[in-house]
Amino acid sequence: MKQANTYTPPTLTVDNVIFCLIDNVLNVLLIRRTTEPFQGDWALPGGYNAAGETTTEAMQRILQTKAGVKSDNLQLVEQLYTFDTVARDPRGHAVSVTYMGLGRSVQPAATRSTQSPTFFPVSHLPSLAYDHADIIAYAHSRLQSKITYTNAIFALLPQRFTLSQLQSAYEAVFCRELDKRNFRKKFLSLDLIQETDEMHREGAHRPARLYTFKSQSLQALTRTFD
Amino acid sequence: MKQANTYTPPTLTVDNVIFCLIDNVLNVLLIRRTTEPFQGDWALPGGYNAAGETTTEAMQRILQTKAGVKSDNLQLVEQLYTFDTVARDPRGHAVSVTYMGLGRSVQPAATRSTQSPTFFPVSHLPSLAYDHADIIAYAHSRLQSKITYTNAIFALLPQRFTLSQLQSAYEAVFCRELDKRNFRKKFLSLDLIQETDEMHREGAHRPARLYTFKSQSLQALTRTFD
DNA sequence: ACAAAAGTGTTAAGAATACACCCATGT
DNA sequence: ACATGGGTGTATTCTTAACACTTTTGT
Repeated sequence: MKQANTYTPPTLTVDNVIFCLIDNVLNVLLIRRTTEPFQGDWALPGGYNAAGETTTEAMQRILQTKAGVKSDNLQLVEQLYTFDTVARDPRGHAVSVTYMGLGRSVQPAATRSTQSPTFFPVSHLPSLAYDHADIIAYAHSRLQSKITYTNAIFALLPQRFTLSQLQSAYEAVFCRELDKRNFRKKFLSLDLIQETDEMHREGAHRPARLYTFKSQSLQALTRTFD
Repeated sequence: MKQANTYTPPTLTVDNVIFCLIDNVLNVLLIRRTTEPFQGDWALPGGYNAAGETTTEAMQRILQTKAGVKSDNLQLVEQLYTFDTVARDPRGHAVSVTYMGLGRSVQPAATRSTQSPTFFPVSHLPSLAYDHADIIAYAHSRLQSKITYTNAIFALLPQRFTLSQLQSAYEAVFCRELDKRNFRKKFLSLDLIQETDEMHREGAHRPARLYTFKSQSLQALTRTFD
């Protein structure tokens, strides 16, 4: 553990993948880079992590500053992976700790420091700076696993939601369709949600029962979903 | 992304959790610290990661230097998690990227630089430096998941093994017993292993058929195990 | 002959899949 | 009355779980 006095650590950065459902489509938050490298390209909201600041603190600060997103708008945050190939930043070796954040209706607020924060459907991303396309792919795949063995989907849904919304959230993340009757039977049997006595009325059709999650904290499922 | 010229990154370290089965017991590799802090305590083999070196390279260098373990003795290596609480190192903020390595029969070779590399049963660990007990607990839990949805167990077993050895490897990682007939039926149905025409003879009892894994690379299972 | 681990099958309960029609509402 | 999404059940197949005895070997 002796540290030569020549020791120089790499730059440490934090990059954030913020997911959110918009019109039943899975979206990810991007900003437009205002400086080189990759000036003008879209990128994940990320930034430097200085000594004395935890990566979680850096994540919150960066989201607020660059995207105008408050971290209490994220229902679930999870560290993903640390990307560290030497060539990923043309300016020099930068190690990036990545986080995934899930929100219901994240409203990026434009401020003086924000950089055009915009949600893009995961299936139609623009070309991205650095290795951010890889990071998003990794996050998406982690999210798919996460909703199969935990109740993580709660973080993408409003407090009260219909079974159709729930199914459609699963379909948006999985990128495939599910059978309505089997979905309902299985999900109800997992004992994660409760009926409310409210109904959702919208459009010229039968109103839908609203449900809530019994717990808004991450819990493992007794059986894996899907 | 403007970087104030006052930017100082935290120290970056890599810590490694090396698992190995010894007499059907899950063991983890520790070294004895020779310097402060935590001098004399047991710790994971870890060390500094300088700019220009990937964390994987740092892992290999550190394992070789501090524990005399060559990385080709590890059948599977996976990044785990990045631990970054400011207080985890009393000398100052150090962010640690952690790796899990699985080996068959890792023989730590003592060299001038090694620090008493020793395997300890996961269920009987000595008191540990830093937050290394947390890191091992995290790694163990990840390993348990990993063997339920992938063929990762291959990395802990010799090339040829008996079904009893295989079952006992699962039991060692899960810390619980499995039913012999159900285990064999299920595992054989996963189509991961092949009979060889060799038998393992040992002791005063019926010889056991030896099997091999069809693939020595990580693969997802069609159904989750257990 | 005995001790020790290897090997083997059946039954019952639970879970997954496939699949089509009626219901309640707004216009 | 019609268009729209909400809501519901059954039969079949597959998977899991519980459970005990015979086989082959070395001493």
